[in-house]
Amino acid sequence: MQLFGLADCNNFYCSCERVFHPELNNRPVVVLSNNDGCVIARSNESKALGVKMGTPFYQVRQLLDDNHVAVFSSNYTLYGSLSHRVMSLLSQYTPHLDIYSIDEAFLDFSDMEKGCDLKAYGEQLVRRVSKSTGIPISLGIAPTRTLAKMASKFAKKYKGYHGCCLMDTDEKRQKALALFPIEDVWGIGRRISKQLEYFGIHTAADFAAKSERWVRQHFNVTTARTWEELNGVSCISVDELPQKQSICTSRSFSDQGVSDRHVLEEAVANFASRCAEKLRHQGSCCKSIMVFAYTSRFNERVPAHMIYETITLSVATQSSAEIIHEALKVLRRAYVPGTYYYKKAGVILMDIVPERPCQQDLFDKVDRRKQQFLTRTIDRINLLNGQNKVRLAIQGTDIRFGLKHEYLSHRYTTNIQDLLVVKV
DNA sequence: TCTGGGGTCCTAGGACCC
DNA sequence: TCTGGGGTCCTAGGACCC
Repeated sequence: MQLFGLADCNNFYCSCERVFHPELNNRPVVVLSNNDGCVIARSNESKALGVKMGTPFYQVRQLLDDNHVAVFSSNYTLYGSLSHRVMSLLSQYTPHLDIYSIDEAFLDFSDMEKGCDLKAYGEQLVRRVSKSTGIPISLGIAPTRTLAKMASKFAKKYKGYHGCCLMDTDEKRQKALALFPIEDVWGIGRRISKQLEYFGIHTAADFAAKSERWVRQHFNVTTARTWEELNGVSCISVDELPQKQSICTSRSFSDQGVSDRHVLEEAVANFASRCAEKLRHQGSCCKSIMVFAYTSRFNERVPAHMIYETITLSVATQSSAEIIHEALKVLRRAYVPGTYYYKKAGVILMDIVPERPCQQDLFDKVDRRKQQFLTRTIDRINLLNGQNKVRLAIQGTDIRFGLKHEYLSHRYTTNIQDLLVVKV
């Protein structure tokens, strides 16, 4: 029988912060997005206070203060490192682990030996991860990925499951579907759940009971697949996409934004550089580079402007210098003189192809071997001495478009200076 | 005053081909 | 007056996910 497990870290970013601040257990915690803009993670206590996901920080600041909520800026270095620990533990429990996001992974339990007590096995896994990493997780096990996601939410919600909910019979499935709101189903977002509500569908069971014809008539294939999955037919695969099809690096600028052309160029150079690193990390080259920048969507009092410009190269590249150079060319081409306060900018690499084989251009003027040698050498130096130690001059000596991180915790697991001191 | 970042997939419509 | 049929490819926009 086909069975999937979904392991989900509970309130992941908050839990990461708690690992090194045990005094925060049972106290409300929130983690903010880049620039300390929005609330992007909440502990259960913060959820109980009514703090909503994605709320702008300034709108809840008073509420958080009044309730002595611990506030953190996002510390992705720390979260990435703890995620890696969790994932490597999970991989010991399954022949095949699909990492779905920083805090979630699917486990393949299909060929577990007959007679194996999967519920006990799952509970043991949950205990082990929690004990070894300090991160609490919930595990759902079911015949399809969509149902496994659902089961994991039950595991999270009800203490009686001891962190693991096994949904392996039709009877259990029917019961769960009837209790599960349609808008919480994986793959059903705000828009579609609203349409479903209009048809009188409020729970996953209501939806699953509709005919396939009806679903196909009113919605697209993606929604039809979700319907099948709820009915126990596995048809959504989490493609192992080691090769991303687009790579994006973007940031919002703090305060009123960036209007100085040189600062914008410096920012774009750094985004392009980071994109190129990600590109090489997955062993790819890209043929198209898009640069974008836009003024605030919210502030109607300042003039609005948007830059969206793409360039296509004749030969795919992975060289930082070339990608930065082209990105700046694109930016300069699209730049409009005038005082615009850009609130956000970014670089997107597209048309991504494997680094080998690489289609050459008969009239190519670049010495590709030399370029590759230079790139590799710089990568090696930076690997040993720290990110961006060697970089292009245009990237600047300090990051002038500075991001706000007022409540940043230490990099306890990745920086020797930040190691926790334990008193004796 | 202050509003995140990084992805994927599907579909409709237009351009173009013979 | 009257204007076919069958295809592919690309793009923008919308929906979804964490």
